Amino acid sequence: MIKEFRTLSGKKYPFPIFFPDATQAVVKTLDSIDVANSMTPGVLVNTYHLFRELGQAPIKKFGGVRTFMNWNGAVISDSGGFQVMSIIKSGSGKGKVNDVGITLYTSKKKKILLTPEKSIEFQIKLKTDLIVVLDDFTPPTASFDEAKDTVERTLKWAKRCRSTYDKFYTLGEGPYLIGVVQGGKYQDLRKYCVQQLVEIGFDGLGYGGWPITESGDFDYTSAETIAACAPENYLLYGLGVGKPDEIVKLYKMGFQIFDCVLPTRDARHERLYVYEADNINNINLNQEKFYKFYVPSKQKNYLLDEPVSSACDCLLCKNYSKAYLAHLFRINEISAMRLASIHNLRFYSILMEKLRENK
RNA sequence: GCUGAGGUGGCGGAGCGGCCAAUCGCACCAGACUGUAAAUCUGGCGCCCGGACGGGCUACCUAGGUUCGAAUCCUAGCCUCAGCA
Repeated sequence: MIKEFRTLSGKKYPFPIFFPDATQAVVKTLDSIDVANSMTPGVLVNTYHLFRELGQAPIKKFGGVRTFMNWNGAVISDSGGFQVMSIIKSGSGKGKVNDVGITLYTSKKKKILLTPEKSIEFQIKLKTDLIVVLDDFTPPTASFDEAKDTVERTLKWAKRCRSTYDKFYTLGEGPYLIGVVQGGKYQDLRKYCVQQLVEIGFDGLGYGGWPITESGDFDYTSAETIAACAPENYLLYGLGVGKPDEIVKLYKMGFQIFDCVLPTRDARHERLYVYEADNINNINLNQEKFYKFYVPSKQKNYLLDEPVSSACDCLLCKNYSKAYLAHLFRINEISAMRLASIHNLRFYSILMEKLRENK
């Protein structure tokens, strides 16, 4: 059983660990110092976005994304596999997927081809502490046969990813290499995918695909299948997971690594997370509902001279009133989103602390 | 005082005889957001019939009038703004 996350430079962070998404090497509205001050141990960057917007030259010049963004904590990278869904399969953008890789058209004349090999090579150049194989996303509406196709392609690509990784590192000595489990709601496919990935060999497995069922509930069944089938010494990573209560449940199943856009996106959209407790010590994750949402710019908050949460020690809660934050949001001031993002990140870092205390 | 422009729902601002309870924006209310093409998106927003549908009522400065029918046309009044005295 692995107890902590280690970085390439040898730093260690206890599990569970949550990585907010700094997709383009920045957590939106924050800088690296802000993120560090929210007690966030690491961030996630995205291969596709950096490949497209930044390119290789700055990464080479700075010797990796960490030094580029002056971040001292952990960094993990995603492969670009999720963009298969968010851009291509959702129908909102143009691109295609075939055995070669993923092609995304960024304009009428420009396109990007992301292959398993390219994805791994680029992630290795980013010098991130954990890298993820390129995978073929199983759409939530996929039939069994369609889901099986995505699993087979994911496995083929996983094999190529592993081969590419082996050119640079020996497994277990370099950055963590994570295989992604696809298969949608079909548990036999999930199980098969896990077994085949383990056959290839990885440091851990990611819970891939869209984890929300058609009725809007979190798909815990697939998470359980993955956790049950994975070897003891494997890391388990909930890709894009999730809401605080979902993380709590997956952690109990054995998942240790999480990343999600929710805390930062919600902050920008005026949804702040608040523990149902009067101070940090009294936070109880075993409560039925251990947190609630706070929407700052409601008219009823305009005059409130109190912190957003008394169970928080973030920059916002220690220094500013609800009334002031409401004002900042109302005038659409960037500081509002910054303070809210810092607050939500601190909520998540407290969540990790409490989970560690719980076990 | 004269001349010109204008008075529309919380605000700004369309409409200029029926399809108008009235486009749109802001504000307000509610909801969504899960490996970030997301500081975004969706719905509501005169009152009442519990909600939708449907219906009723009161409304476009005030008072009259024309008309089958008026926020829209006419008359008078009140008020605002601009220019000139």
